[in-house]
Amino acid sequence: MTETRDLDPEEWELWGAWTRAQRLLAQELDRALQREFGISKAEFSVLMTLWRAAGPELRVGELSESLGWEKSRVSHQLTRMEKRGFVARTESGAHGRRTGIKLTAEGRSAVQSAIIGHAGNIRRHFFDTLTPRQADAIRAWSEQTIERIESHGDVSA
Amino acid sequence: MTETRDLDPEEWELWGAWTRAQRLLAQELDRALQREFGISKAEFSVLMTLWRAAGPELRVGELSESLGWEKSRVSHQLTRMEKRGFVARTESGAHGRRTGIKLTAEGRSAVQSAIIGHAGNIRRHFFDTLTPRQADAIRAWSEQTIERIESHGDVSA
DNA sequence: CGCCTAGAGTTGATGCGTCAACTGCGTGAG
DNA sequence: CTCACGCAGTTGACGCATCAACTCTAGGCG
Repeated sequence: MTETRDLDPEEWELWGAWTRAQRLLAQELDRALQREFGISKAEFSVLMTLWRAAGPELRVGELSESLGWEKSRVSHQLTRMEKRGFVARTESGAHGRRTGIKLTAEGRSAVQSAIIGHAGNIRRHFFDTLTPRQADAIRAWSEQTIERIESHGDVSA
Repeated sequence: MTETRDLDPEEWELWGAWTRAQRLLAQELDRALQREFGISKAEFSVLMTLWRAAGPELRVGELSESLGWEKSRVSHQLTRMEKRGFVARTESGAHGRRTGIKLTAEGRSAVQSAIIGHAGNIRRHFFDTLTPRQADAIRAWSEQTIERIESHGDVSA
């Protein structure tokens, strides 16, 4: 059902460089976020999503959908963030079911201070280093890849 | 010391698509490796490095260097893999100091069976989806990025 | 010799991420 | 009504990844 030969050394090298570059960049951004604002990338993503959301609160499923994360990952993340005081699970279900997720004041202030700084880091480490052609290639590749994997079998969302 | 404005929505979108695509691809490959050969990407990397290495065994520092991983990460990974029987820490130091890392027979057979399959997955999910221009752009970007981050302050290796 | 320091490697704590198993509510078939 | 099933969310176990603190050995120097 698939190619049965090894990659060329040149291909392994490109593959290695690509994955290494990604990892270095992600690491760099994550460390900067941690150092400058005391939050992790995962926390930032959640805060940002709640911040940008239309309504005052979201359900786990909506967060999961919009982040593209598995529900269980979201749930674990929320548990950690609830402990840190960034979000609250609110009672919005029929009985005492805690199904709504809201930013706390602390959460709001954390995103607000982090967002500009983080955007700047992304700009410096990513956008500023890209030629327009590279940007186009990356955009095209990303879209292809998302399309190909997401709409093809296991959705995981 | 940095830009002080937010990213454009369009930029956030590209950033989001790119990180999502990376994650989906990595996840897909990792799952395939797990499903088809019962090993993780991290295990594969270590096995592969030992397999391709010149000598019969490596030191932790050499593994760390060649994988681009922190020593402590390598050490933890080796502990898990030793438990699984893929590698052995051998006595090569002065006294009974266990400083050499070797593949076991089981480790060798695991890489051998995984390597072709994994290469095929990478081909199908990555190389086959790339136009030559995209491949060039990705190569260039990866090299720039590695160069820029690695030789600029914190080496982390 | 006895101590000090530097480097290699390990360990523990903790956060991230996935999988599988579970809970609990709602709904439709009988 | 009640049972079965499904869907939303949670939990526990475990592997991956990083940081800080530790151990051990070797080598230098009084």
